[in-house]
Amino acid sequence: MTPTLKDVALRAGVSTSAVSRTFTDGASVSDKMRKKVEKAAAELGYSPNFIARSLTTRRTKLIGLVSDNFYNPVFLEVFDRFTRALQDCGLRPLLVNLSNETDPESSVRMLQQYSVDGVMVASSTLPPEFSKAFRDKNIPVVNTFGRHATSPDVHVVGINNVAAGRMAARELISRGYKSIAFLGGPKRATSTLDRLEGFQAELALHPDVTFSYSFASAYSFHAGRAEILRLAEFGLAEAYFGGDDVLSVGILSGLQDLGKNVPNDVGLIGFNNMEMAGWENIALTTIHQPIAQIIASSVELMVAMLENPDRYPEARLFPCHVVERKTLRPIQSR
Amino acid sequence: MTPTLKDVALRAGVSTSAVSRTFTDGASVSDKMRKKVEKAAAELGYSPNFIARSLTTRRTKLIGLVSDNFYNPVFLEVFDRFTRALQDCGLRPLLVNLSNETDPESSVRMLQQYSVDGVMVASSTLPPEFSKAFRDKNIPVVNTFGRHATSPDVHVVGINNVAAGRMAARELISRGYKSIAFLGGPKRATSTLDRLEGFQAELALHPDVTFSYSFASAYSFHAGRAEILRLAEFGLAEAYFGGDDVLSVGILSGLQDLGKNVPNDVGLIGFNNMEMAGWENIALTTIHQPIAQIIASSVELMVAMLENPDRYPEARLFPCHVVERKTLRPIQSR
DNA sequence: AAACATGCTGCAATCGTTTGCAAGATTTCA
DNA sequence: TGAAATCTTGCAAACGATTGCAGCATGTTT
Repeated sequence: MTPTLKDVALRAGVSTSAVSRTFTDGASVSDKMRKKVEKAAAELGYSPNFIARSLTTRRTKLIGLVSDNFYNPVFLEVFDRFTRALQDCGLRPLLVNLSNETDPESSVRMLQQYSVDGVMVASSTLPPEFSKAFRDKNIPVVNTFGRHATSPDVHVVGINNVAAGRMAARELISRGYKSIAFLGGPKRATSTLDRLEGFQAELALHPDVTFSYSFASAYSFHAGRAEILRLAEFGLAEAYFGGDDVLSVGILSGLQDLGKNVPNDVGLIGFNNMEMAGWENIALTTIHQPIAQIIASSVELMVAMLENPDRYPEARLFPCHVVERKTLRPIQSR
Repeated sequence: MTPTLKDVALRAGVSTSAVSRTFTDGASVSDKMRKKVEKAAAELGYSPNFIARSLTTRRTKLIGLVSDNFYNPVFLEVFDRFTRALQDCGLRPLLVNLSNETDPESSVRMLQQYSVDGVMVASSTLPPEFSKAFRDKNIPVVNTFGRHATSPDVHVVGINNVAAGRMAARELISRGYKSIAFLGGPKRATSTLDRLEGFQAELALHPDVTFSYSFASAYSFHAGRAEILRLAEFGLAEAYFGGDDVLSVGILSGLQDLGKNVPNDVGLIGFNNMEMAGWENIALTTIHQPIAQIIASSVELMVAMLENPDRYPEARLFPCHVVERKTLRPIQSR
């Protein structure tokens, strides 16, 4: 059906090697030959079959892109940037949805069966062992949004969640709130735990502020809303650090229904700076996670590893910063 | 590095064919042989290489998933459902981001070079010619969210946008609004044009209501907000049909800033029923597009085509329905 | 003009599988 | 028990490309 190398060779009256060489750059072919082959190829509408080529070159240019988080708005940006960046390097993302029921084990085998050149694990909730499984099979892997501390044998690029937690605490304190709480995502997420650790550590430096914490059942609007409503029955804190932005918008919504004035009765700071946080009718003050840099760096690291698979594992951490909107009262000059 | 068929054959002391056959279902192998091979395979940690296999079977089980819309919240659901559904059929999505600059032409060649078994075009804005390009190369294609009228030679599954427009108009009229406007997405999107057509046609049946329309510069929050603010300088209509939900939330935000009471001063109905429309602090009345069904049907159609590529093209259209929230006043009993 | 380096080209083996064919092994049935 | 039917198995040729090697033209140097 579609023309092959042989067809082109036949029509151009040359060997298949000659055709192959005009389509692989860096190969030595004379101008005359190249012209002849290109003409025949154009007439036939030929272009090389990557799959067949990969058999000998041992490079498919396929990159597994696995994620277990398809419902957080920031992942729109994540997918967009990943696919663009990969495409720009001539790589192609093979998307894997690691939802609840699909077992990780089978994903790594599948990716291996497709001979992917590497895999990007985009998740802050997948355990480090998952990424390691690739490493063990000699497949280059980078864990984007991963936790850096526990997995020294795999590349991770993301943020320092402990530092981010401290940043949130410092921010809340600077606004003069005296009773401060952490309302995190599900307890099993290491990102949540790390942020809590930093948050708590910073707060410990201020004996005059009281601290409490709880966890929502998921990183979702309704989980956040339900949790703040539940908390209200026992009395609210003066300010909250929400586990992420969608959780925080849920908290915000609950607070509004409770008749609270945000930020004067209750302050709120989110995390991620998803697009909707900037919508004027939400206006959530939040901590920005530099997604663009994280992803650019991730694929940069990946291409580096494709050239040198034995690269010593490193952690690339980017600083966050708070973006001020309307859910925190002004800084208090003491 | 990773074991091959030959390694297994050697270790089991049988021919490569035998090994191959125990890994392709429907092939004839004795129990004894199967046992022997499976043992050797397990010891070596062997699993067949899909890429090499595809060379002879002519099936990669790779499906191109191309989209040009990575920033609309409904696409979170779209990607999740597509990847899940494809995975469940043993197919693997090769994601293609057709953003502004990347030219469509090269995408179809690339997908062809990877020998994809089929392509799903998930977009309401890509021109029908794009999908046709695959058809022309004998690659099965289904255009999800496509327009059905103009492309009879390609499978499309989605909704009837003209009917959806009528539905919006009927809804607004039933609430007693007398001055009604359409505030669409960018004019070049056929989905917008179709909805406008239906909307306008239905309104034409009611000479007592006045009609006007305009277009935002994009399907985005800020475009919607900017447009309603601009419109306000000339006087607003009583009710608006927003091009989609994120546009509508922008309109809603603008209306709130203008001091308008929604739904009493101004009514608003959106389109899509994205997740955020249901958030209590937004509560946008909108028209639900049955994404789950559309996608399930799309991949169902795709697998049918993989079995019979000459399937006669069809359009699969699903009905929408309005989901009532808080941006439209109650039905007026006249 | 001889000697040598350099650039192109084709042959044939290879990458990891599948599969048609024929032969050998086993079962079925009378 | 023997012939016919049915299963299994291995051989070898694909699938669509790349690439080391050797040979043949060139071009350069002396």
